[in-house]
Amino acid sequence: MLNTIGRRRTLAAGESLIWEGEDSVLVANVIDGVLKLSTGTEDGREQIVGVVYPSDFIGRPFGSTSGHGVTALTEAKVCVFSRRDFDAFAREHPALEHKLLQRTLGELDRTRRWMLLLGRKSAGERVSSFLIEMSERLVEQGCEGSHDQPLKRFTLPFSRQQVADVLGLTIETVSRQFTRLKSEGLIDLPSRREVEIIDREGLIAEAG
Amino acid sequence: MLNTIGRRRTLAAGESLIWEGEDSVLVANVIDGVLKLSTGTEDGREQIVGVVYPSDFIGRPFGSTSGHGVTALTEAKVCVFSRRDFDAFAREHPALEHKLLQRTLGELDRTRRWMLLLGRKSAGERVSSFLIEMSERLVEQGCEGSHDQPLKRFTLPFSRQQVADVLGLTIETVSRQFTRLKSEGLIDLPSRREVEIIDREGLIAEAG
DNA sequence: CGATGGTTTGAGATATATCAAACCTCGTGG
DNA sequence: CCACGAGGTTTGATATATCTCAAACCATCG
Repeated sequence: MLNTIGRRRTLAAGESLIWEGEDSVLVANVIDGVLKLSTGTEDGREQIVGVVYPSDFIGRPFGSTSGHGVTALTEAKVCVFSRRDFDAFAREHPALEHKLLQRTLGELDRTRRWMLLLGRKSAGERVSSFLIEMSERLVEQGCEGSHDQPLKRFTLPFSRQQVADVLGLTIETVSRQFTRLKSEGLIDLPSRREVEIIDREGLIAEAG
Repeated sequence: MLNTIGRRRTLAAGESLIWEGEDSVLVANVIDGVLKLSTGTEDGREQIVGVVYPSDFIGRPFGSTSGHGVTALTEAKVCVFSRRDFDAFAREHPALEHKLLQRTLGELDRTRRWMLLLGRKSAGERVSSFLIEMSERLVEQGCEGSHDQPLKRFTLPFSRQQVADVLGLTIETVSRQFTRLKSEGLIDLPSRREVEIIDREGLIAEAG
């Protein structure tokens, strides 16, 4: 079993599992929590290039170095494998590779959709798109009863700065868009990290 | 052999092979030429989300619809497979899936690097990064003699508008950056589509 | 309560977009 | 051979969204 070569590990919020540029020595599966994948320029600008949730795969199997760091946004539990062990195991288990391929293809699709946002959308469209996506991806996988309904209300696993780093904006611009969307009655902000979507249709329209 | 289910096809420059949003009925391998992958918003803004070269894979195997269109930039030759046939074939040939997985992982890495450019880089940095990347990827795969040296001089497979659509800029901004880089002696522009890199070091420095 | 870190708000600067015109390049047909 | 036209490109002037810098604000925790 794959479990025999894996090792569970808990990460505190803010703790990194993999650093940008280091050679890929481990891969992992997310059990619980939310993690970010991020790169940056030499002069300190940062861009979050992906966000992973429970059941998602982390790391770069089959050679090469990791082009982005992986850091926990919330407390997180992961199942870690040495890359060498994992590679060997995967090669002998086509079903695993098939599943990994499917996930990777899906992730590539999602990433490409995000490029449209980064390249062509306005700040208002970006923030609205972001909130819609969050409401869809933060659904608890645990209880199968709630059948993938997007959430009306949720807690962001991001600080404002991190939202800015996802969207390629500054923290001030993000903040202003949040308050604008609130003042226009599309959302409510009960606290810093909580969001309630009041008018989903309207928000989708704003998302462009 | 895979060839028995594939069919060769030639595309004229500008011709599309797959349209955004249609369900994925075919996949293909690029034999020759350069193709773009692109998405757009309803109101006509476009973003090129990927560029593929000979030996690259096109399309979305294993279900789902295609999130982006695929269009030839130059005259192109591809080897097309019906997705159903390909899926079935792939499932029975783990080596093929393994190779496809490797390519997909590589493509995901590249795409994420591009997100940093779209989210955080200035116009000058974007254009410089673009020229460096082009000089590296346009190396002819044919002759193994020229061992992956980046090109000093090459012909862009893009119009200025398409460069803008890759970089998330307007055509005017792209044009101004080209002329600036030329006037600063980093590049030369012998003709509309041709670029010569005069000062590669300097250009890399500009790329951020 | 006062410090601390994150967030919001404000005023102003600036990079890039927008709108518009001039400019090439190249193929066509007189 | 030259005039013409059409597409793409460059250049110019101006507008504007977003960034930058700075201050006020607010929760949280000792």
